[in-house]
Amino acid sequence: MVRPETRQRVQDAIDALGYRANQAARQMRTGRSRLIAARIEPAQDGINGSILDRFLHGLADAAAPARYRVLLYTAADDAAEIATYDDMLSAYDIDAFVLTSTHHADTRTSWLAERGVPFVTFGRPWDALGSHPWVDVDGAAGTAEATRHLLRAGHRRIGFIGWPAGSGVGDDRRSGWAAALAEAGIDGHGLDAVTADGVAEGAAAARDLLTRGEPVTAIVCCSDSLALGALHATGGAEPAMPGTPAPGRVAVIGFDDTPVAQAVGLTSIAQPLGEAATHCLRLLAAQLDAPDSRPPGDGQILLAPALVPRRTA
Amino acid sequence: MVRPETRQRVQDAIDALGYRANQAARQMRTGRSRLIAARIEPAQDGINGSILDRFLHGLADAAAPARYRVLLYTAADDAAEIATYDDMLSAYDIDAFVLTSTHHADTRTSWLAERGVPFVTFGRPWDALGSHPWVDVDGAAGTAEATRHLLRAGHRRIGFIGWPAGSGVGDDRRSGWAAALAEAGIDGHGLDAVTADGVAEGAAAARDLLTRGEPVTAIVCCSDSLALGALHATGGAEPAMPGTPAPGRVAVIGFDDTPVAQAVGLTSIAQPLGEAATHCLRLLAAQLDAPDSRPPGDGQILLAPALVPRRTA
DNA sequence: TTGTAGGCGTTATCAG
DNA sequence: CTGATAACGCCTACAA
Repeated sequence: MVRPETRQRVQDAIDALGYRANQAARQMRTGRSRLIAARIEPAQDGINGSILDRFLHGLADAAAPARYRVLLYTAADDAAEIATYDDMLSAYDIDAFVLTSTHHADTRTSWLAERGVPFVTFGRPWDALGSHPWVDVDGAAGTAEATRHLLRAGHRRIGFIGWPAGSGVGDDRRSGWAAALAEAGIDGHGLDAVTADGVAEGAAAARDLLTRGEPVTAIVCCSDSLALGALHATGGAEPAMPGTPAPGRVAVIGFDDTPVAQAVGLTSIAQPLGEAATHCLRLLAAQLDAPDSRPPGDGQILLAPALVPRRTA
Repeated sequence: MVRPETRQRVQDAIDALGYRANQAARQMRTGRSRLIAARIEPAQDGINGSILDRFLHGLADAAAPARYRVLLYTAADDAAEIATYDDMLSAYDIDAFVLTSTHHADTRTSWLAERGVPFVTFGRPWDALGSHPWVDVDGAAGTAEATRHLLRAGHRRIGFIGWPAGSGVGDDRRSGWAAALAEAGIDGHGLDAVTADGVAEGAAAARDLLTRGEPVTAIVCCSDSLALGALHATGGAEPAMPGTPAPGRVAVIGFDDTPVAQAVGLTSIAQPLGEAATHCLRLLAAQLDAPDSRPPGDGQILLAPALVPRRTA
């Protein structure tokens, strides 16, 4: 609401002097910091730990053009994380939080919601899907695609190695496998094994699947760790080079498309992590820039993963 | 400088009201933000990309107890990174920067030094070692240890696959191998190959080393990517399981101890990244909390990596 | 030992 | 359309 000429004159002065608005002063006046907080996992469990890192990269990339910045924090458990929210909120006026690794009975979301703090979760709120904006990857679609890929290759007895029931993510991934089998008129009963995550655990579970009455000819796994173990147990493990013919007698598909999968030639399901991060930031920006408007697409975004076929399936 | 009784009364009030000092106001008054900026790499190159992530984890962990927080930024190149410094400095009053991936003719350090901005580098300033506080891992010590490990196992013709000269890190790692060979009275001439980083590149280089007049019986590599390639080229690549006997006819040792090395059973050299991060933060805190004191240990810290023996050597 | 005034750089409000 | 003024919360200095 100012004459264009004046506007230009001011802009020139800004450029000439190299003026930059001071965030601290602005923040004190407006109460907004243009800071978004995200958690970085304390330690790495090697094979699987890198997923959240890649998501974080995406977040930082997406934040920059929107002129937001990402502030890191760590927390050992949900209680500590909530304490950290409290701290960051009162000390830094964090504009919003990005939560990861949602799970059943997640106390973090309700804490934030009660206080009216904007946030998005990367991961569905497994207990109450409509309660807040979230972005997630459709694990069931991924395992279903993997299973159909194996069906097309002629497999009928397709096993599944997953995590104990109740984990949200794990149950979701299992359901895709089960659905694809049902689609093909196959009874999946007795074709699956449950175990904690890990390479050795995957190997043990695979050996179990192979020594049952009718052994499986292919296995879909909940993670690349499990798949790597399965690969070894089925004798299908081998080097890394692209172009090498498929070796194993049992097809194996992992989940997450980690560097290890690439290195070993393991067929795996890749999550669109960068895309997920972009959506998270978009939802947040919508919330922050227009406080009382519905987020676009209702704020619930489910992304499809992609099968990356390699030597093992 | 106040009666203990009064002090207590104030403390009680603080607790009762849940009062927290507002950083924005404090920052405006004092000019310090308790924010430390660190760069997160834009994209991942899979096998090797995770090193800086692990460092970042360490940094976030170390920052928390010192009541600093880590602010992320991304930048495509040095020029963009400097522009980002400028921006963050004037808008957020960043207290200090942690730079990674130092290289020859690094313009970032001089820019910051000229402006009196506190910073540490993770990575030596290859051109002028005494110029500012830094923390680094002694790559030469790592490759020397790896080479000695192979010598002890009876190897004499120990090859090296490294990167083109001029990269600081690469030259350093090569020098350790050369020194260990010289120590044992072996001439390393003709036992090394130079190539860009990558699995395929490593395989090609290894094939080269194996088809020379007197082929090598062991290879030390500049990275796990190269080592993985070498492993395949020498026929030594195989699954992942611990406890499997060593298979290859040529011993191979990688660098960085990435998840891929763990998965494949590749012997590798591990950098103490958490320790490095802790030191970085300590140096920074010393600089920030006592502006004109020499940093402890002169502010130049060289950490020793550790060989992690696995099946391939 | 305790209370009070001023200013850090913005933005919002209100009178010209 | 423009210029002046107050207030955000903290810290420092100075007065009581």
